[in-house]
Amino acid sequence: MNNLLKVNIKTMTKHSSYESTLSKNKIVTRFAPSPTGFLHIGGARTALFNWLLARHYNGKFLLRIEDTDRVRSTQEAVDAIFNGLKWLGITWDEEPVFQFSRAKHHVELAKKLVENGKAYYCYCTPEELEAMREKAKAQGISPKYNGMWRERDPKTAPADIKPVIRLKVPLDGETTLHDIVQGTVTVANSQIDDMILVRSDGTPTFMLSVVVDDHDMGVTHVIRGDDHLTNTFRQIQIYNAFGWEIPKYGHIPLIHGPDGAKLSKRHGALGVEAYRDMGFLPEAVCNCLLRLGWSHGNDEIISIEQAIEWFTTDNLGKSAARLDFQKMEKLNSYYIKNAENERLLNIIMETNKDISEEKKHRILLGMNGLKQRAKTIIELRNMATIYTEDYVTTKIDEMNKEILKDIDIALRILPEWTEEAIDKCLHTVAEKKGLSFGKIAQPLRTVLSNRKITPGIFEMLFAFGRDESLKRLSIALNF
RNA sequence: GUCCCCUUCGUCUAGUGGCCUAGGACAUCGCCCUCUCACGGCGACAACAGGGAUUCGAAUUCCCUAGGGGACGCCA
Repeated sequence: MNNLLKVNIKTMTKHSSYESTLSKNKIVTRFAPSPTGFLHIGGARTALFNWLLARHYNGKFLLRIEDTDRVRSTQEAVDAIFNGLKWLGITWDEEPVFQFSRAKHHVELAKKLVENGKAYYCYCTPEELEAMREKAKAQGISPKYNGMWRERDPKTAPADIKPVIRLKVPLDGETTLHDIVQGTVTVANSQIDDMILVRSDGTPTFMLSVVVDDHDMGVTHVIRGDDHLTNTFRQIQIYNAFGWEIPKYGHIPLIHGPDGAKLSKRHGALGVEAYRDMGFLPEAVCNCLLRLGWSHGNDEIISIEQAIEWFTTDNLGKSAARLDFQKMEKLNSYYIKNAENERLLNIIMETNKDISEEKKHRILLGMNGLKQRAKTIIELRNMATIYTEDYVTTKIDEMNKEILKDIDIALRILPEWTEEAIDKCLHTVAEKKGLSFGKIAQPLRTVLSNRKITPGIFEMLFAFGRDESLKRLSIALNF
């Protein structure tokens, strides 16, 4: 399959060698969302795959906003898409194309098709079409437009009805798609109806606009969801009508929810910003998405750099996958563990802007211990409150007080305040008292943090610093 | 209803006719490490949807069945 791809690139180069050097040798992919909602996880994966393919082959990754549905398209959604992609680290080349701005051009081309006899005006009303579909279903045949205006003289058209433009799809024969992912798929042309290219209000349909834009943008490879597979057969008819070269298609399976059904809002069809808010790092989301339907042997942890190096369409899977939050959390905890402390601090601070510099510093000093224990940024943030919350002490019994007194003395005269030194010091205290380390660690933990579960006590003492640590000890001893 | 696609441990997957008594990861369970909680280490459990065919040999090729999914808009 990889070879196939390479051969095709060569072929394309041969054909387009007279064209600008820009497009020479280059794969051009695109991501073309409609701005009617957030960038959901499935779309993000589609974007990721197209982006990876372009970056792997040193090609171009373009962004096109399919905003031809004027009612449902919103600026908020456009922003959500841009921001979501940016957050994931998916960068696009060239200015994004807004499809609606090209509508006039799309319609002009459709009219040319009518002139060439490749398309025609249809005067059916939506009601008539509905009746047609009902009838077809009742007869057990494919519910499609019956082509009644295909050869009919437009002069017989009702004057009060504004027509649509429909494509004249071949009535017999078949259309074969050599899909990068699905392999060879063949559909009888009789299954494909004369789709509408231009609506009665004079606006182009998705089907037309996609084809024209992909062609004009020089798109060579389209990776998209499985749900577009049947659309592809229709779009191929449009390419053929124009006489244009058809791009390579790869239809990746859809992502399903934990129950195996279509992904819904309830279980994960959220915007990528929702994953950010749930405390996921973008590289963890990317890694998880990447492994959903793509693999590289037994590799699980794959950096973006490795992904770019390894990504080809060879290893794309054909079956639908479910989103596994636990696996995503595991991946996330890995990336948190390996993230820079300063970066983690900055992420935590995004929602805690009023924290003092001193406390921030404490968090930073304690970050190594904190990040070891967090599966999400939210957990990390919660754990970090150990270093920011106001100190509260509780009563301790006399036996533990004795232990803490010795600790206090030992720490007070400790020459250097490092985790190693503290470690040694506390172990010495335990030895002298003939106690297991746990016996001294637990009361100390309580006194320092008033919690049962914390990072290691050396880390905590180090992060709090000598002054604060001793202060807490003395408060507890005098309580 | 019509057309199309998919089917390996609970989940994500490796596997392209012999290397498979099917490998890895997450989850689960056990042990080790250990100052709590985690991390980490070691181990266990666990799958080729079913049936035919081709072949010396099939998870891998072909056919059928079953199950799942998708598409059938003047939405994208």
